[in-house]
Amino acid sequence: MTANPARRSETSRQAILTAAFDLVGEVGYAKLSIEGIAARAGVGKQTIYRWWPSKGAVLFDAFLALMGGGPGDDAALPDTGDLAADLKTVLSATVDELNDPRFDEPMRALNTEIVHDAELAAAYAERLDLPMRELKRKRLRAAKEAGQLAADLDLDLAIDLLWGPLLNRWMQRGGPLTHEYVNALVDTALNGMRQGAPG
Amino acid sequence: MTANPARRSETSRQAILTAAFDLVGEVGYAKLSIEGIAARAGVGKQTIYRWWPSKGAVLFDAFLALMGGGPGDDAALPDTGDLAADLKTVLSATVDELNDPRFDEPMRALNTEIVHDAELAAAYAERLDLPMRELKRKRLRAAKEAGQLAADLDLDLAIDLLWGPLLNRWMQRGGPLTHEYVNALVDTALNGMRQGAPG
Amino acid sequence: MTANPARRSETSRQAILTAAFDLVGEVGYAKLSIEGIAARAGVGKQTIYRWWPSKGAVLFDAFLALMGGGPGDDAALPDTGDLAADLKTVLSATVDELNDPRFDEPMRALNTEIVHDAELAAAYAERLDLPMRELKRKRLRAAKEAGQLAADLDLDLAIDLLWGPLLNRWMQRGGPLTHEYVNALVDTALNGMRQGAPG
Amino acid sequence: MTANPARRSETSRQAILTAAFDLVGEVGYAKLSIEGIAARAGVGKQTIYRWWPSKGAVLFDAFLALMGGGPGDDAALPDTGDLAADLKTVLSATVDELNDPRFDEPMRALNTEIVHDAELAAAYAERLDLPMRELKRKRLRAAKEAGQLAADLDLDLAIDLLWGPLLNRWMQRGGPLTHEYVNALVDTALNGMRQGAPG
DNA sequence: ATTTAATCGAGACGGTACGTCGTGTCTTACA
DNA sequence: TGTAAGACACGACGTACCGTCTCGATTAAAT
Repeated sequence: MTANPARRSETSRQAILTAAFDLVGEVGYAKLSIEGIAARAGVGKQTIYRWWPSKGAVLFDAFLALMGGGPGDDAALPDTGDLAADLKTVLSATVDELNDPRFDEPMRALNTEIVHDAELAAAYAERLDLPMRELKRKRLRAAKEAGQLAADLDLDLAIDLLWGPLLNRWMQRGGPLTHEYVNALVDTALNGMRQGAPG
Repeated sequence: MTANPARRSETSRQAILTAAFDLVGEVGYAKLSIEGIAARAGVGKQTIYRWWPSKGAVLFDAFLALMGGGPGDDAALPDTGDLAADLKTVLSATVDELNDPRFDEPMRALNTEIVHDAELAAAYAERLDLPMRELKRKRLRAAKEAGQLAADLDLDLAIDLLWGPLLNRWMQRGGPLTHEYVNALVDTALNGMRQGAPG
Repeated sequence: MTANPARRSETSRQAILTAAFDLVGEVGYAKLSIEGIAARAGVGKQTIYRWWPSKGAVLFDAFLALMGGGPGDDAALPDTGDLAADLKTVLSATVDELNDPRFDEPMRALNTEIVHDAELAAAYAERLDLPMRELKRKRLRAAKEAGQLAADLDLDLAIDLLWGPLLNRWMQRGGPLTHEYVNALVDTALNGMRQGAPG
Repeated sequence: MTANPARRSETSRQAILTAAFDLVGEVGYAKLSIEGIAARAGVGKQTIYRWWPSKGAVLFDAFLALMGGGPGDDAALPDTGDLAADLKTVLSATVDELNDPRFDEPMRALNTEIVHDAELAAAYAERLDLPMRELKRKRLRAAKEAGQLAADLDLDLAIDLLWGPLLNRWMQRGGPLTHEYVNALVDTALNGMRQGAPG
C-alpha cells in the first residue's frame, strides 16, 4: 500500500529536483507549480505526490541535494585562533552565497515556505539549521574556553547576534550585503556598541 | 478610464481591510483568497482589484490601518537617559507584539509577501520601516552625542544589531522570544560578546 | 420619477442607435454589449438604461431608424396585374436585402432576440411585421378578387407559403438565396408542386 | 497535450448533456451558463471545456443524444402511396413536437445558437438536417417517379415549400401550429395557390 | 527466465481561485 | 432634470493548478 523506496526511480528523482530548482530561479516561487515541475522533469504528477508531501518539500530536497546533503560529520568552522578573523571569513562566505542570484530566489522561497509549514520547518531545523548551529556553537565555545568571550555569554544569543543582523538584512532587503558590513558587524558584536573596534 | 479615488467608497475600503485582517488570522495566509475577502466584506471582487494590485497589497494596507497609519510626526522612542533601559522597553514591547497570536500570522504573511514582491517591499520600506528606522536612529544618535555609544558607530548597523537578532529569531522560529532574551540581547549588543553585562 | 421624453437628448439617441448598429456589424451580436455601445456613442450607460429596456430594444430601434420607421401609410406592393411578376419583384428585393452583409448580421441578431424576448416580439410584430403583412395581404386579396387565386385560399397561409421558404432558408443557411430561387419558388407556390410552371 | 477521447468519462458526459437539456428548459437559454450546467451535473467546469468548444455545442449534443443520435440508416418517411396523406402525417408529427413545451425552448435555443455560430451550423447541417433532408428527398423522389409531382420539380425547393412555412411560423411565432394548418399547407403546396384543394 | 506487483508517463476528473468582463443600479458633478 | 462618468454588488467567463484517480507500459524483485 505504501510506497516502496527500493523501487524508486532515481532518474525521476533527479529530474524533479533539478526541474524544481531551475524553475524557481526562472519563474519565481509564486509561479512555481507541481504541474510545471512535472512537465519540465518529464514526469507524471503522481510521481511527485508519491514521494513528497508538498511543493516546499520538493524545493527543500532540491536545496539539500545542491548543498551536498548538509554539513558532513567532520565539518567545522575555521579556527585559526583569531576569532574575529574566522567569523569574518565565515560570514563573508555566507554573504557571497546570499548575493549569488542563483541561490537568492530559491533560498528566499525555502525560507518563506518554512514560515508557513511547521513540518517543513522541523525538517529544515533538523537537517540544515541545527547541524550548522552546532558547528557555530562549537567554534564559539572554543573561543570562550580560550577566554576570548565572556564567561557567562549565552552561545545561542551570540550566534543570533552575529547571524541575525545579516539574515534579517537579507530577508528584508534592508541594505546591501558587503564584506565591509560583515567586518563592522563582527567587530561591533564582539566589542559592543559602546566602544569602537579596537586599535 | 482609470479609477477615480474621489468616488471611492470608504465603507467598502474599511470592510475589505477588516475582512482581510480577520481572515488571515482565521485561515492563514496560504488559504487567504481575494474571493474570500470579497465575500466576507460583502463586496464585489472588482472593487478589490480596482484599488489594490495584489493580495499582499491589501494585507499591507490592512496592516497599516491597524497600525494607525504608521508612526505620527511627533512619535519618538522613549528617552530617559538610560539607553539600555529604554532599548529594553522598546524591544520588550516588540516582543509582546510578536508573541500576540492576533498579530503573529498577519505579520508573517506580510513579511513573506514582501520577500517576493519588490513593489510591495518598497511600499513597506517607505511607509513602515523607514519612519520607524528614523525614530530608532534618532534615539541612538542622542545616545551617541551623550557619549554613551562609540563615536564611530554606524547607526544602521547598530539598529541591525539590536533588532536583527530578534526579528530573525521570530521569522525562523529560532527559539522563544522573552523579556529575558531581550535584556541579554541589549546588554550583549551594547557591551560586546567579549565581556559580560556590567555589574 | 419616470423619464420625461421632452427632455430627451436627440443627439445621444442618434449616437446610441448608430453605435449599436455599427457595433453589431463589427463584432457580432454575441459580443455586443451595452457598455460597448455607450462607450462608442460617448454616452453614459444610464442614458441607455433610461430609455431602452434591453439590448434587443436598442437594436430594434436602430433597425427601425434605418428602415425609415417602417412602411408609410400609403406604401403598397407593386400591382401590375401580373401577380407572379409582382411577387418575384418583391421577393427578389427581399433576397437582395438578406444578402447584403450590412443588413445580414443585424437582422439575424434582431430575429434571434425576438425568439427569446416576448415583449420585443410584440413590438416587432406590431411595428414591422404586421404592417408589412397587411400590405402583402392587400396585394393577394386584389389577386384573389381578380380570380388569379383560389377563392377559398387563406391569405395568411399564402403569405407563409411565399415568404416562409425564403426566410427559413436564410435563417438556417439552407442554401444560396438567388433570384432564380425566388422565381422557381413563386411559380411553384402559385401552380403547385404537382405541375410545373406553365408554358 | 490534447484531450484523449479514450479516457473520457461516459458518466460525466451523460450528466452534462442531461443537465444542459434540463436547465435550458427550466431557466431558458439566456440564463443557461456553463457554470450552471457543471454544478447541476456535479462536474468540474474544465470537463465541459475539455470536450466542447461552446455552450451551443453542449446543447447541440444534448439535443442529438435526445434524438437518439439522428435518424438511423434504415429510417424513412411513410410511403402509403398517398403523398398528401403521408406529408400531413409527417408534418403533423413535427407540429406536435414543436408544440411540446419540453422541446420548444431547447429547439429555439439551438436554432438561435446556430444562427451565430458557423461551426455549429455546419455540425447541425451535417448531422441532423442533411440526413433528414435526404429522407424527405427520397419520399418526394418516389412521388415524382410515380407521376404525382411535376417532372421538373426541384426537390429541395419542394422541401422548402413544405417545411419552410411551418418552421418560419414557429420561429417567428407567426400564429398557432395546428393540424388544420398543416393540412391546408400540404394541399395548397401540392395544388398551388391558384386553385383550391381538389374535391 | 518468468512471473508479478509496484512505479512510471500521461492525463481526465471534481474542485477552488484566479483576474476580467458585463450587468443593471447608484451617486456625483456639470450643463 | 438629464447627462457623462464611473464606482458598486453581482454573476459568469475561460484558465491554471490542486490533489486524486485511473490507464497501459516499463521494470526490477521474487519466483
